[in-house]
Amino acid sequence: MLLRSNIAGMATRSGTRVSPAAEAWGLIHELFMSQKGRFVAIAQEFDLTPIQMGAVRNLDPERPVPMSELAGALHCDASNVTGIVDRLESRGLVERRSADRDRRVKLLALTGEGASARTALVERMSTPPESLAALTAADQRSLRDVLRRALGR
Amino acid sequence: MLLRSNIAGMATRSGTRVSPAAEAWGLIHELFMSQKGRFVAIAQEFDLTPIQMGAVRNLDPERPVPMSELAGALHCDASNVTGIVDRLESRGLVERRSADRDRRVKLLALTGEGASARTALVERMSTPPESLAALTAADQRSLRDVLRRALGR
DNA sequence: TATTGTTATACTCTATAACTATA
DNA sequence: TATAGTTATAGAGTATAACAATA
Repeated sequence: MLLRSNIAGMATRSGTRVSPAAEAWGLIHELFMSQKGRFVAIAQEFDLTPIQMGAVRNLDPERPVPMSELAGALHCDASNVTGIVDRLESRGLVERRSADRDRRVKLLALTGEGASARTALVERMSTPPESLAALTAADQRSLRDVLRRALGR
Repeated sequence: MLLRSNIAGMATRSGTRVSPAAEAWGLIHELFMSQKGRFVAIAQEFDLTPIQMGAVRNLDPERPVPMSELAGALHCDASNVTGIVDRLESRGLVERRSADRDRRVKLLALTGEGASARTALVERMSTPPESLAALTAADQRSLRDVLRRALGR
């Protein structure tokens, strides 16, 4: 079987059929990876590492979150979250509180400064890549609508 | 201004207009992040770290690639590539060769084993998320076509 | 006994700066 | 002088296992 590969590394079988969903997924992968450098740069603007940026982004400004839940959101072991949160806490972006009903659990809350940083961060990241912004208005709406359906919105 | 945030952390202005491209980008972000755990698991199947998986994926089975080019593809400093390639080379997946015309340059080539691993890896990663696979055939084609246009295919 | 989070350990990734060998 | 890659360094992320406090 002849295999070629595009820059995202997704397989395309020359002369064979690839499901539209698989091809779309490859293109999404490529699009997303093309923005990795931009995300790293945004993290640096806020003096955060990428994983710290992910932590701030995943904390809820209105509802304190258990350490374990953040570990799940970051797809990393709970033991890592201790250190990540230590560094954010020492910078005054996050606070640890003990949960009332189960004192084993520690809840993470954004400080005022942390919440401000999060808002600015989320705003900066929400700018779409040039390749999407350059689509026609009709294509942009079509893309949005299909993705809404995929994600059940 | 009222701000709410979805799980991907993208800003949505309640009662205000968000450009379709920006909303689509937020949904793509969310979709991609939802697959991070799966990608980490695939890397573990191959006994690779995520960055090592990225390196294998980005090496060209047919054309040896300079270290500097891999550094660019991985969005990391050239000094890191030395260690990453060291570990792949010690596992017999990659070979370093000196370039003929400029002996400062080192070219990276996949070994036979490395090329096999890459093929299997790319195949495993190309499976689309369930949320895309569950779309209607028409939606899948529509998504693919818009993304092709975005990326100039 | 089981669970949450921490600590200890070992390894990997990361950027910066200094170094080497080429050019 | 300039460039490609390496090495040295220091810090951060990572998983595993052992541990403390709490349930």
